[in-house]
Amino acid sequence: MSRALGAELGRGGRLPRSARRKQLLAAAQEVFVANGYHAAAMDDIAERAGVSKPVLYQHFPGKLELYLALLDTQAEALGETVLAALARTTDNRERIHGVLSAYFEFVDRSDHDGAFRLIFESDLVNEPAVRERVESVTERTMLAVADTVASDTGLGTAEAQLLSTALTGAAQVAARWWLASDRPVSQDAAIHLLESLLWRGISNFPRQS
Amino acid sequence: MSRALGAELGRGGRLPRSARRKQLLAAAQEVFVANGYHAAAMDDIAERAGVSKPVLYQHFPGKLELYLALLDTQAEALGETVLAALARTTDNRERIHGVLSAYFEFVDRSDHDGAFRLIFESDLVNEPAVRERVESVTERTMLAVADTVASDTGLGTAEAQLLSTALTGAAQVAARWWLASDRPVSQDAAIHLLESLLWRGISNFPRQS
DNA sequence: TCCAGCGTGGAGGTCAAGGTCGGCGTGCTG
DNA sequence: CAGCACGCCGACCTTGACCTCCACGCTGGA
Repeated sequence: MSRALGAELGRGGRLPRSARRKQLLAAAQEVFVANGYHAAAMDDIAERAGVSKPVLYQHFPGKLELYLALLDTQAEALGETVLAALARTTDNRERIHGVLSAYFEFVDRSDHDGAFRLIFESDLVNEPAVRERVESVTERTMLAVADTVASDTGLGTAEAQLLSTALTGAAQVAARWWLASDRPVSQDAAIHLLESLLWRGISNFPRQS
Repeated sequence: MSRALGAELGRGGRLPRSARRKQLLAAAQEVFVANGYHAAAMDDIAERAGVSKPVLYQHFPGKLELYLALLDTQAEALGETVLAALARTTDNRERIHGVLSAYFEFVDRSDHDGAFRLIFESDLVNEPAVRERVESVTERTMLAVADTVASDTGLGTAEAQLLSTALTGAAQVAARWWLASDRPVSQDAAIHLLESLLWRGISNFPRQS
């Protein structure tokens, strides 16, 4: 059961530094996703990669930095995907569709590597560096959505941000539930349903005084 | 700065067993909320309560059980509040209002004791007992909402559950964001805005084939 | 007033996990 | 063919946090 990634290399396989680093990151992500940060042992990660602990520490100064490297990559990926979906069109219904697709595809892709758990189910939110990363990506996407909401509805900043938080929160929670429930409907159907819900909710939002 | 709760008792204050237990639970909740599970030390909890560690272990067999006792109480409270809001009326818009109020008031009350963090920001989700509690309360509320959604829209079970997850997820995420952002609008205004959003989304949801 | 008993407290054991040091195998050079 | 440098592994050390043992002091009755 051990060293699934390093098996084909044998224990003595010599790798270029960058390739070794990527392999260590992949192994670490598997262990962090499966066990969470605290229950993940550096020994497990090293064994999973088919190397020994000292080499791990030759690539990363510590456990936290290793985790942050993964979190940075994945948060960046999610943020870019959502931002791109918003920028791809000016049709707001299409934007909702795109954002929902972004969340679902990120979560679904993560079914292979579980990346979304690093962001949305991290057990290291007390660490300021981690909290800062997670809040950064959620806030960036929320603000982008809030811009659209504000110009679409004429609501004030705080009101638009509240609704944007609700919209993105709905997408995120629903996508995670959908995956955790073993995709009870197809991804297209799920996105379509949520798109109807959210679009009916936000389009022609009642103007306020 | 220490022993804030036990100060008026002095160090040697003798308490009836049930009162001592309640005091220990309150001290533990403060420490768990402030630091998370892992960073919370039993020494801190004991000191916060103005007692010493052995008495803590005379009331609770271990750190996990102490945490679970708090989590059970708070999850039960949240679940009952939401369920009650659903049962209080048959008007679905009123129901949405009630559920939103339930989340906001739970989170807002939690501003004093931070209980919602135990449920929604726990750093112990890997522990099966904790995960089971958290999923239990979210699923109970989701299923209750899904019943209403299903009978209101005629959607299938999976579809209704997906929408219910989105609705409750929106409420939960929005309420937490509202609190974390220092209540940028009044609670009534926030609830009213979200009520409009969700009600427009779910009412007269397009019937499917 | 004296004594017995029990709850309390400080000091310590244990253990797990993050973070390093002496052998070893490999490939190159004189 | 022999010696040497270099990168990797097994074994260990330390820290920190959960969880208990010996002395003290307060309560309540004769």
